[in-house]
Amino acid sequence: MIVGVIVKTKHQLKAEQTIKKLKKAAYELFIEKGFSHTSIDDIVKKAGFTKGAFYIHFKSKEEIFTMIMNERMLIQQTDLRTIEPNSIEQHFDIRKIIEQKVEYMLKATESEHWTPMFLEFVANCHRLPQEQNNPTLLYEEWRKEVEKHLLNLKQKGLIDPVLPLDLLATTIIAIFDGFNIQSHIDHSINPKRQLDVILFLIGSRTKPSV
Amino acid sequence: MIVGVIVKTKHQLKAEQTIKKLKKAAYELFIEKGFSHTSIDDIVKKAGFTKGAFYIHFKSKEEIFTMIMNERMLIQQTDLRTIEPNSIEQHFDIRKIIEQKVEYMLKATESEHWTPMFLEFVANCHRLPQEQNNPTLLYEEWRKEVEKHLLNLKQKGLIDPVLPLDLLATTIIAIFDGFNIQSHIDHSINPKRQLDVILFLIGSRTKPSV
Amino acid sequence: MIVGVIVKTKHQLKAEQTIKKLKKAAYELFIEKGFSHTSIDDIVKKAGFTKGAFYIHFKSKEEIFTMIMNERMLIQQTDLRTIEPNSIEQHFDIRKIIEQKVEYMLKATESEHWTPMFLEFVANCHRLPQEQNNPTLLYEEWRKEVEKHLLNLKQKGLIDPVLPLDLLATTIIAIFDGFNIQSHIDHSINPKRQLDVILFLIGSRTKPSV
Amino acid sequence: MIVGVIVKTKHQLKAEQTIKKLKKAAYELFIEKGFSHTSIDDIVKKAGFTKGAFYIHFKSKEEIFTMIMNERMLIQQTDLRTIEPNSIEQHFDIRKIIEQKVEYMLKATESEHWTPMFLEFVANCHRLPQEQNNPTLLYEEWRKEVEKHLLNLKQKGLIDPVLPLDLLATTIIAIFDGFNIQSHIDHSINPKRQLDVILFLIGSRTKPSV
DNA sequence: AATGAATGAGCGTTCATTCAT
DNA sequence: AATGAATGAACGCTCATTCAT
Repeated sequence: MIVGVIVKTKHQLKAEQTIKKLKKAAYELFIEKGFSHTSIDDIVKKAGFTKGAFYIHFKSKEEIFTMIMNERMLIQQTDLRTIEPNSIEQHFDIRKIIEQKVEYMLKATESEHWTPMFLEFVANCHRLPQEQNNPTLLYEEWRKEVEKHLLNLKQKGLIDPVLPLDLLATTIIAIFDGFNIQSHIDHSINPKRQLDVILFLIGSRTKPSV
Repeated sequence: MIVGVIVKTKHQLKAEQTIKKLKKAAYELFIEKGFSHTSIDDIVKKAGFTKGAFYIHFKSKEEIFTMIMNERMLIQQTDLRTIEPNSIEQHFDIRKIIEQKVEYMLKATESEHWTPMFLEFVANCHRLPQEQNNPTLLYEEWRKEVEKHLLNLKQKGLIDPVLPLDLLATTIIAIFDGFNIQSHIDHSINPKRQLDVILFLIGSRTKPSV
Repeated sequence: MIVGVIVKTKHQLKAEQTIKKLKKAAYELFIEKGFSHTSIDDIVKKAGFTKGAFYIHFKSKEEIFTMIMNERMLIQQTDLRTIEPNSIEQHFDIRKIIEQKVEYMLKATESEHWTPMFLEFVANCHRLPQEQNNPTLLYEEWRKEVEKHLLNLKQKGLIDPVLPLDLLATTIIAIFDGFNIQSHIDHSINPKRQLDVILFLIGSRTKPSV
Repeated sequence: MIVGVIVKTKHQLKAEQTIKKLKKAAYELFIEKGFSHTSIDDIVKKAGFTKGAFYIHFKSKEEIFTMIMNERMLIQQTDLRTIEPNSIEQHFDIRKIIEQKVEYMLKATESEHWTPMFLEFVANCHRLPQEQNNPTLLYEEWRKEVEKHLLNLKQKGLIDPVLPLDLLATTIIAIFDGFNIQSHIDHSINPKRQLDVILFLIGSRTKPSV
């Protein structure tokens, strides 16, 4: 029955809309007040629903947190992948492409005050429900992605790293997270400077800018 | 008047003992369950007191958290400073001294499951009371200390860094924090490998071990 | 949609029932133990609910106190207004109608041990939340009501007051409150005697009864 | 032994000083925050002592409240008694002397924000410890005093009251308390207008001022 | 006489979660 | 799918009072 299907789809669409709105509200509140200082009431009020609606779509406050974080991290990874040299000129400027990627990540992090929420997530992730797509897997994928990328650049002769590529991948991500922590605590720290470190580590022969 | 002094001291001693016990209990619980999942009741029960006693010595849960974290971080900094070459042989083995320092930090971090508590602290530090000795100052001091140390080694001709020393100091700390995050999320990550990265960055000519 | 309306109404009815029960319990406890000696726990236990239910319907203990007091005072004012001469005989017996009004108020005050709660309310009213219908307005209305009533009686030639009517209204209410205080402190004081004072003040020529 | 006596007296003097300071601090805080919102800690901190000192001199918070209130009310009564015609001119101006007495009371009441504390006292007095000098006796004495005074004036032919003197005394005090309540709630009420009412009640032939 | 650490019961309030509607 | 009243356990914190010093 087509009518039935349409009705069902309408319901589904409505549900998806609700889920989306709840996630948006939760994300903004977690950013603003932190996860543990945000209540379900805060979330549903901001999203324009009531508590019951929340529990239809999510098992717990922890679940929506995990979902939001995994999705965001996935988006970041995907976005990062799309930053590719798309013209002949860029092909040979390894510096520029690394810079673009780092700057994308910094923008995503800074502009949304992502750091405290991310740290709260990492601090609690061993207590959070993680049926799938858990942070362990996400980080592993991330590292593999970076490593693959480095291998690609190395094979093209664009970089000449001294350290093993897997260690390099881990280190690059560590530097990124570590600079985030420091610039979150001390606003005088300029996270853009990590670019020079990374370029040095991968053996790009471009001169440091500062 | 001796009598007066003794009375005062006895009260003080008792108070100090209580504060110490409360801090110890709080520290262990923050490690075990995290700050936000630990209640004052948990703390005082573990320490063998009642709630009232807690509020004689601390203004709030946040205050004891800040105090504990600042003290621990200060201790770590002090301990780190004491790891010095104490024989002629070590004098020339820069690798060994860096290794000792990194390993001390790793031990302090791992053996006590420090990372989640530390991340929760950083995630919330902008909402925490920090009259003095706040994390901004602690991190700044830490960076200056590392930078001073690097300068010392450089002047002795033991290291030959390419990057500016202040950036190097920031980076070394970032790598440490970043490896902590990763090995906290993914236990297959071996944080000792950061040693090779650091040695490479500072321009020690010793070969990487792995 | 009838179904929607019914659902909404059922929820509303339940809520109204709960609010009513909570207010009743609170009122009785404030009478019995005083406002500051009554806890939310006392109230909800007496009403047969849990604390959470209380905070769904009231913002704070102060709010329910303010609401209860304002409602009661409003009821008293309304009741008082309904005491009117309803037969030809009463029309000319000004004494009787004043007596009825005073006695209604005395009964409302005495039989419910209203005085201590009322005094606690007045003592704290400058610290209480009073978005609307606050005691200032209630007293003002009350005075105006009494004044209007006196004017009516004067125009009918039933009373012949020497003092200005606004001062008289204020004074009558003051006497009522003042006698309440005294008879609350000293049970040998008979508040009914205020009737003679009032009759004298308004210039009714009936002889005092005592 | 004279020395012993001196030592004892010194202790006593010190104790009296402490009691005085504690009462002063308590009085000011009860005025400022109300009795139930003032803690022993507040009192001893303001007086410059510690909790222990409080419990040496007072049994409970209620006790110091009762003591303070009884003392104040006694002082007011005594002060009131001292306002007497002291020259021939005043002897015949009954209006002036009543005015002085009422104004003294109004000043004592208004200038110290006495009303809320007084009402809180009356509201709770049946729950307060009142070994002696309790408010019942104080009010009774007060009424007798006023009555005696009225009798004196009447015998001198200065006043010509219609109502019985005991009722008049009760009424005058009731008017005073009642005006206090009203002007506490509604600052637009001018308590000085009670003077005209009292003068009218006692049968002074001076014209009302307003 | 005074200190001040400690008690312990209690308080107002919050909140994740449930469920009848 | 969504409502929202209700639960019930906790929570951070206060405070009158006690007592060893």
